[in-house]
Amino acid sequence: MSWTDERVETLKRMWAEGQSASQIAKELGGVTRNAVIGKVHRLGLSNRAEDGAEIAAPAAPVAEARPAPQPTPAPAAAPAAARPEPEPQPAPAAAAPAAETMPTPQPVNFNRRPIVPAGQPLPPQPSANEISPEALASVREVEKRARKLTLMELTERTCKWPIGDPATDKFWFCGLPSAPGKPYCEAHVGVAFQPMSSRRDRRR
DNA sequence: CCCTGATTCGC
DNA sequence: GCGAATCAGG
Repeated sequence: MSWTDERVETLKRMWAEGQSASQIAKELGGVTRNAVIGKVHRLGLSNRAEDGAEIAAPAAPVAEARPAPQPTPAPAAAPAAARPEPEPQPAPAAAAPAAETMPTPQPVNFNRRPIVPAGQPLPPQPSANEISPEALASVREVEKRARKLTLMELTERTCKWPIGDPATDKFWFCGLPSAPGKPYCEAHVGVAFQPMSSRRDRRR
């Protein structure tokens, strides 16, 4: 793989957006994060901040569970204006657990009513509660120890199970070590992937 | 251990 | 110019 104009462009864009070298490398493919970092330096754009026009506000990538880069969904009284910004980012809204390609079977969402992620087509719910009480208890237990990661903090090795209500600040991802090759930790894998009929509902 | 970016230096 | 190896750090 070589640094074609196109690839360099992608590199520049992602770097400007605050993406990490490894993320960029993954996106580009065929290069390591070292290669990316090396290129970044050679291009002389290691200083990510600055640059007259900020693009995506990489400012504080982590450390906070702010689920709301909300594009200001039309406030009732106050009309538009005040923000000519083009809003360049598709905004990885916290409501959309789409860190990578993940057909996330939505969690069962015990105590809370409806989870309505901003305009997200909800994947088919795993025909709800056919989950053993033990499993549920286990999950509740685990969720107390959740690392409470933000979307940006998720990696291939962290559990991507969403916890809480995306519409509030009380929302995060489990973040515990995920089962090898799975998107979730052991406990969440247990409730996410149900064997076709896990409940001996002899009633039929 | 997981992850960051920075630097070096043989190719 | 390139990027693996290495370094330094969270």
